[in-house]
Amino acid sequence: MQRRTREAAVSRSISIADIARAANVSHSTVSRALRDSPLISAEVRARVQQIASEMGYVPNAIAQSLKERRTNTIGLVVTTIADPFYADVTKGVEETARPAGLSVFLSATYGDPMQELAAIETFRRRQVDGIIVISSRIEAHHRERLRRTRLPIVVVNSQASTGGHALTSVLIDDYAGAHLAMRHLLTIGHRRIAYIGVSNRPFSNERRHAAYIDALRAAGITPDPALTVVAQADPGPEADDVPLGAAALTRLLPLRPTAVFCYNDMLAIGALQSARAHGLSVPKHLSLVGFDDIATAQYVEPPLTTVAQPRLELGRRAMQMLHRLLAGQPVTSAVLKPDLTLRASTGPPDRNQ
Amino acid sequence: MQRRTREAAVSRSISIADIARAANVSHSTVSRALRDSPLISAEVRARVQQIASEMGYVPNAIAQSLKERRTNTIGLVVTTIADPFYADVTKGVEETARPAGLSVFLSATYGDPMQELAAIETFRRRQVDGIIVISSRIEAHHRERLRRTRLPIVVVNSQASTGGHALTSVLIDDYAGAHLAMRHLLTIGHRRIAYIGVSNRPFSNERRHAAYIDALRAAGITPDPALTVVAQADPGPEADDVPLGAAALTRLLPLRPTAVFCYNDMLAIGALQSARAHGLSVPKHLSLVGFDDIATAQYVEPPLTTVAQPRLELGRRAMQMLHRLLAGQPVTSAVLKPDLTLRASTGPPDRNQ
DNA sequence: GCGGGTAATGCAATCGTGTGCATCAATGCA
DNA sequence: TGCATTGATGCACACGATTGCATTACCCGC
Repeated sequence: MQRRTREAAVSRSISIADIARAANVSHSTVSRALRDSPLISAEVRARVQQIASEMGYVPNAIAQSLKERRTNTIGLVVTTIADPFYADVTKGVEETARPAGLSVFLSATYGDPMQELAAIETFRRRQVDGIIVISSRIEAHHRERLRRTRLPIVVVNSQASTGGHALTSVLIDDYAGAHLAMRHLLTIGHRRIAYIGVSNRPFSNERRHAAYIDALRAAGITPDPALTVVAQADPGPEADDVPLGAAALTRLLPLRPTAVFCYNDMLAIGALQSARAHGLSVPKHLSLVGFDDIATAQYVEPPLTTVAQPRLELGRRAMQMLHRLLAGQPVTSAVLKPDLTLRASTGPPDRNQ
Repeated sequence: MQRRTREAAVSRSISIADIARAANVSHSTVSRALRDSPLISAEVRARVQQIASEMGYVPNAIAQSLKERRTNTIGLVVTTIADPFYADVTKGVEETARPAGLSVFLSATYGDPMQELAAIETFRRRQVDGIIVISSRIEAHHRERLRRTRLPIVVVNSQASTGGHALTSVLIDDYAGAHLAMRHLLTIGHRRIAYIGVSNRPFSNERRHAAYIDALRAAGITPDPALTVVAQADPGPEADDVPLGAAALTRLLPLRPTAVFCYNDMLAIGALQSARAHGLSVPKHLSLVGFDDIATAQYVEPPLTTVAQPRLELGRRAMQMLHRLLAGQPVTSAVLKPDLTLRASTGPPDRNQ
């Protein structure tokens, strides 16, 4: 195949060498001219830039990365992009990365720790400068392996049972958020409050449940273990919490709670459907509080009172922290405070019950 | 700074040269051994692979890409990842790309054609093998520029007023979907049907509206132009169609339609809220049909009858088509058929009206 | 007129892999 | 024993860009 060498391959995109030939200078001069090096005379610089533009030159970021040993690229690992929560965090990451000249690799893992490690391995091969992992399921022993890779990593809302230690992390304050929800329910008069949790996000579930227990105790109420239902979710997709919430509420109804605090909005929406199916009116017969404040929460009937997570902010902060790590600056983990969004799914308990 | 050169820099990750030194062979031998070349003797191959594994070798994909002139990387351009529609298509793309060894760059453009072109330019610099653009806003004259880059591009649901010509595309059949919705409304007895459209997705809006008009005419009904309201949306975010839908319905109510076909579910949800605010019961006083079948559609009250787009399938197909383009195989554009999902927001018109 | 300084450019190495070609040793065959 | 063949390995270049250092030409001052 002599053709390949003679005819400059199949028409590959032009390089500084091509420009150098056209301008009758060395490729070093072209490189310097394009980078506005003061070493190059004004005329030559202008001429080279002119020619480069005419030839439609596009710098090859791969070659630059190889030389600079920096790709200006980060990897983002999410459970699934189809979940609006992760989508919003992803948006926060992406919109912060882009202006900084960083491109984002996206990889989904569907809650499987092995796939998560595989995704990180792929990113490492691709020489990303850093990695952000949302709701990591990687446990402590693998953590150690990660730290040894020396790749800057920021974890968001880690779900490892050990919490976000050892790695830089940005977390939502699950305990404080749950406390807000419970204080609200207690303040408007509820005393028989149930909790619907979920099994496949162990860390934040534990924190929210702990706040639930503590808030009850602080109000002088002895928690009834029967009022806590932790839905057994598949370790995988976590696609649909709604039916889990519906089933959980069905189990709870015979115990006559006047309010339910749900681990998240999807469970709350499921509970809402179940309540309606059982002929109960929300909030008249039953108050419901969710967690996350996903967009759907405001569109269901009645609109959901919920603990709002600053999802975009989680993503932005994670990206900012990673950016500082890349610059070699010191970074401390952050904990963000959630807010309570009051809507129409909560009200005083029914006096006639 | 002699240290840098003497002490092998700051501890950079190990390369085939390091393995070569440890195994007392040349780096070519290492390269061949790791790639299972038949040129290498069995013992040497085993020894090299053993040492590589012990030293924790990770191949440098950047260097490979430079050499192979192929990055096994694609760029995905979306309007905004926070919209569940784009998130689902993205999921389809990602889950199809990963098993094929392709990594996905993600970039959001917020509906700005200039940002879209900038994103594509960045991807070109990064030498992606191909690009998928969802709901492109790039018009014909820029299209031509794109085609000349010779970069394989697949567009999904292009919104250019000229349609998806000239580039490989996968489109939803907007006309057929809208026709399904209209046939349903006409069949159950509606004759005074309104249309709520949107201005910033001109192509699909035009197709859906055309089907609306044609279906009316086919039923012997002369379309009343006053019953068509096209909400003027910002060219930018397209974040919230809900208030647009609410406002549009408020304008339509004095004209007494018995049913409204909405360009998408978000507009329909806004219309639903507005109807409720005006004391109208859905579907008793007003039937509503949306388009997309986003997750929220099934959780509002009443659940929304809507035209379901195969969102994941759109993403998967786009990725499969790009894959074939990369392999140099011939590819023809595809048009996917939507389905009608019947729920509770539609019913026969109110006799007493 | 010559040495020294400065401005502008080219040479060559480098980043980490992949591979055509040359080299070398061992073996087989005459 | 000598030569051809085969198998295994190393050398060197390529991919495209950046950059330290050498080189060249020019100008200035003594």
